Amino acid sequence: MPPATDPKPALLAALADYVLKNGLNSASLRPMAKAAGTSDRMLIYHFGSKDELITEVTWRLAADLADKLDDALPPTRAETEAACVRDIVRLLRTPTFQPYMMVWLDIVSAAIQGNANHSAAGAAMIDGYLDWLEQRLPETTKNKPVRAKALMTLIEGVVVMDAVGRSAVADAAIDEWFASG
Amino acid sequence: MPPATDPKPALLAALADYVLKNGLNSASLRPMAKAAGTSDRMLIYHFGSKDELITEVTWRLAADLADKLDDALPPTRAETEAACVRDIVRLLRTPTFQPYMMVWLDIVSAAIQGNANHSAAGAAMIDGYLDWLEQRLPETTKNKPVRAKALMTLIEGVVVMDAVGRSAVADAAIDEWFASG
DNA sequence: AAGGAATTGTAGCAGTCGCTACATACTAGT
DNA sequence: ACTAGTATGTAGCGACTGCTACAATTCCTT
Repeated sequence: MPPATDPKPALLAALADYVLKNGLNSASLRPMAKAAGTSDRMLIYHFGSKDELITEVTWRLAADLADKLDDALPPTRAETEAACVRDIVRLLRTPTFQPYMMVWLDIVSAAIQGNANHSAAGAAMIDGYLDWLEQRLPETTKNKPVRAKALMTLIEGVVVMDAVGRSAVADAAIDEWFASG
Repeated sequence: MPPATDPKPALLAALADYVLKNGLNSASLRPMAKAAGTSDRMLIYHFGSKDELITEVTWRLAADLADKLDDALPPTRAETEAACVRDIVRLLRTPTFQPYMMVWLDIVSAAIQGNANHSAAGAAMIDGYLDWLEQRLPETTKNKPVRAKALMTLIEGVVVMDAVGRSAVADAAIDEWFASG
């Protein structure tokens, strides 16, 4: 057989879907293969190794998340920074984005354990979100790059609080940071 | 044999040490047993199941971290909130505390995946750190409980940024949040 | 000394892991 | 028709997983 139409895009879509539902770190070849309608044998054949597969899925999910964020929050500038952050946090708590947050924390956790692939992906994702956020800051915001870093770091803290069931702490934090002035 | 002196404390110490070095989610019985100078057989015997063992180790590590934080930053009030946060962040980046941050992110990651034990532990740890932080806020800080939540959420964001190698973003965020007024 | 409970080693089970050897297709180019 | 290269199923390897059955050892109590 000559190279048929590359089956990897379809596989990646199914694999990404599986990872979104089941997490990244605990994903293993046979269940993934089943979910993608193929065999572990073929996954290794197409991706070379589980490591490369996971790396590709990770980047694919990062791209998907970026797309979904763009769709949900088009690049129009918010009225205030508080509204901007609150909109984003509300979005991230949505059933659509919650799985991505799960995978995101998988990546963060793997990164701090020294996984180079996940560390690189995590850093790239942060860089991307910083740009993304910058474009949505209010017109009036001065020094947007720095403000984006400040707000993004706060939002990451909110994600952690949400993860351990302390959304109330996160909400209080947001209220407090945007109180008075 | 009648009940000898309870061997669990010594075991827990060795197990906690192992987890600090190797992470929580990837810990398995046989390597742990070897590190503790015993067998997987005995670990199950003493702890009932791996799940209960991991739960005990988690709480033990949480207590250890609390102790170490107390030692490193005695309950004296800081001059300013900025100094307080900066001291804490500097501390958490220390080789002493980095392993605890690794385990912490393991817990957060497991919590968002629905692990009830880790979710409970994570929530309890947050509650504990909030009290701890509150006692270290400057005398002049009004509404300390709310300020503690605001600062703690920011610090958690810093931990995430550090994990993926974006400490620079975290530093810029801290500078920005404590700039001007 | 005998009995009973606590403790521990040995060995193994049934399952999963990533990955691979082997054989078999299948199809396009010659 | 033949060949070369691509694609795929079957079966299994060796390592690891949490856990357990069984038997032995140890020590206190009676």
